[in-house]
Amino acid sequence: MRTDDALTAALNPAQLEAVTAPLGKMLVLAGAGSGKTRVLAHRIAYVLAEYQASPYSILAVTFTNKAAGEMRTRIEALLGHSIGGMWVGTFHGLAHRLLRSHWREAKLNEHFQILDSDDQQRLVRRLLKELGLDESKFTPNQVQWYINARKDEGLRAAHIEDNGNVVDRSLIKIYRAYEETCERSSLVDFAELLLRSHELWLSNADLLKHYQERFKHILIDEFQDTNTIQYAWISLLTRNDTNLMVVGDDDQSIYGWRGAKIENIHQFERDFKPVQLIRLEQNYRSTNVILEAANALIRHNDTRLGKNLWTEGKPGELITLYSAYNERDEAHYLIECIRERVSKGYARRDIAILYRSNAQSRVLEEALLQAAIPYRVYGGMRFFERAEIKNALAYLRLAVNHDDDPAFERIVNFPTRGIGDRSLITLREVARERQLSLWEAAKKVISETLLSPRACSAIEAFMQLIDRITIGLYELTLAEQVEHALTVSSLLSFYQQERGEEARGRVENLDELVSAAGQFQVEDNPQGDPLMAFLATAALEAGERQGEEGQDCVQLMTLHSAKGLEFPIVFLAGLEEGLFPHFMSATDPYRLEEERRLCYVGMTRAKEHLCLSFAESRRSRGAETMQRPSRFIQEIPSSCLQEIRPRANIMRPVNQSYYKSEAKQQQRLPTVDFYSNEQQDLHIGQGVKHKTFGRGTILNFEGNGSHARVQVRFESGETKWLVASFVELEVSF
DNA sequence: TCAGCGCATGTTTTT
DNA sequence: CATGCGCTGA
Repeated sequence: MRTDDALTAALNPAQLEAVTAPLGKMLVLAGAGSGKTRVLAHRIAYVLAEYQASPYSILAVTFTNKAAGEMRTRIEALLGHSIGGMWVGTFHGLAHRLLRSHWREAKLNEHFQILDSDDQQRLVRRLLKELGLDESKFTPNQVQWYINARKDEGLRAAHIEDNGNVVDRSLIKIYRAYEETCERSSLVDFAELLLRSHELWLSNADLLKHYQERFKHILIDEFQDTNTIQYAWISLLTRNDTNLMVVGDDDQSIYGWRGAKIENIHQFERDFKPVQLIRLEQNYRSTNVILEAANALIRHNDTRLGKNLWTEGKPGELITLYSAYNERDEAHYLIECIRERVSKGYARRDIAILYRSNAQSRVLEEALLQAAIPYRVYGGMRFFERAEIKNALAYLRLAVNHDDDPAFERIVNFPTRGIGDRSLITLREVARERQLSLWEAAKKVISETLLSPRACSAIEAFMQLIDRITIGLYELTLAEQVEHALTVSSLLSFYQQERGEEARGRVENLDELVSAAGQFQVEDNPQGDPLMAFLATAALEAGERQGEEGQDCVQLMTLHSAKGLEFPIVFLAGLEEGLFPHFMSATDPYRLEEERRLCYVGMTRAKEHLCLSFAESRRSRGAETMQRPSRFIQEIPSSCLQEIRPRANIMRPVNQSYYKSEAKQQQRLPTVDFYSNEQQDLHIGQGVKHKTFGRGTILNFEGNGSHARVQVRFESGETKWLVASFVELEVSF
């Protein structure tokens, strides 16, 4: 019991109740910032100490790799040593691990590969063509979505009825063709990992029993985000005597589009009776103002379990709201705020900029780059998703598993080696007719000379090249293997010959791939093949870059990837109708509520200060569009908000470097050039000091050059227009 | 066979 | 705007 004191001392009563609850089924409804990860980690430590549980008997499941890493770190910190035989990971990661261990029982090839979304889409596109289906009726995207949605529901093509519906019949047909190709190529997509491992247990009672007996303690984070197949997976693994703790928050369910079912929370209470219910409603993260605003926002949702977060913390700063002229103005404003915070002593890593969609990061990045502020973008195009990296990996994949059709397609003629479309069409035909992989089809084409001698020899040369990669593989270290593939495939020299900035970046990325391979550590199965593990990690984690913490960086990410994280300062950018809530979700009330929850998640990431911003005009897909402020802004009580720029005064911030094409007009327009004031370090939102009026904040600018006037709100409450060149304003913070 | 060009189009979030 | 597609000429 000695460990208990250290373990439980810092917990509040509700947390303590959850951590020390008797073994059984437990549902913890935990609001944002209520210490849920903490409870999970402590519970694990408690079970280990109190019940002398073996680490081997513990399974902890999270949704993102980031969350899994966080969980591992916390547990290790509590225990003072490594997590040992514990299984801590994402649903997908754990399912993959199962399939690797039991590939035979799962009816897979020993060298099966993971198909990422991009691979999947290419494959679907190819199948659509082969089946001769009208692409205008079925976009690859829709088909991909359809297949994944069915798999998330646990349904195979054979399980689905078309009910006489022509559209469904076609979709099912594509789904079936897709399944067959994956089977033949020994490929497993993300949803398949779960579905396949579920089936593995269903059809292997002994195996299931083994894992049921092993995992006596199961903990699941973000339970509101589980979908049908994940719920079924957990249900199957859980027995009456399993100690199962699930933690969730219905207000933070943001993965409905991926098949997540909030209802699973209710279903859990029904399916696993008796369930002990514990609520964590005290927030330790955010200031009162932030919490009040977030609570007010989420109250606009009708379908909630209902709860109200509270805090004993200080009221804190008001949430600032900046209405920018356009997206560049927004970016510049954020930069000024960041500079100000950094000068006040905040670390850059304490500051996060969150946005709805990845595309928004670009403008922000450009501005940060120009301002020389180090930053890091999470998500978006990740390292292992870059074309040159995928090409390099495709060579390795094909070397390991010759039947990997997507890899074959990707590199058979890249760099070009005289295998053109006509040859490929023949290869695909032969493959389809004889139910072979492309590789096997290629063998037939050569032995039966189904193509011109020149084409045949080109294909043969390609196959020999792949074989040369394969032969060399086994005596080499992982890094050498990667290097070997790069050289033999002549991919590296191909990119080296290319000129231009972009090509240089590609070569650098390939170098980085080699060093990533050098640093790669096989955590879980040291006896397994490192190359296989490396390829799997590339698909599953796509480059989370956990290691390189070196530089102190401002953090940029989507709202989705911010879930589970917290930052002292949070900027929520692009709060505009159509962008957030996204127009794809705006019409359906159910999806609109999900958008609102997403906003709630974003707001509750902030510990000390939250800054919201939107642009009145935004350039998207080439055209300038007028934007309306997001409805979510109206849903926040105005008492929580401080508007930085009164909406009545809308002016054009003009800066030549940003408006090259408008240079001519610019000279005639009575413009405001507030960026030029940077020499004096003056900008909107800037704190200043005046000899007689005291401290204040700059609200606005007007005019230019020596005629420029500055609007300042002083602490006395007065707002004054001052002529900048006449008065002396001191930068005060 | 393949590079280059013009045209059309779609448009979110992640494992 | 960015990507993919089809067409053309070498």
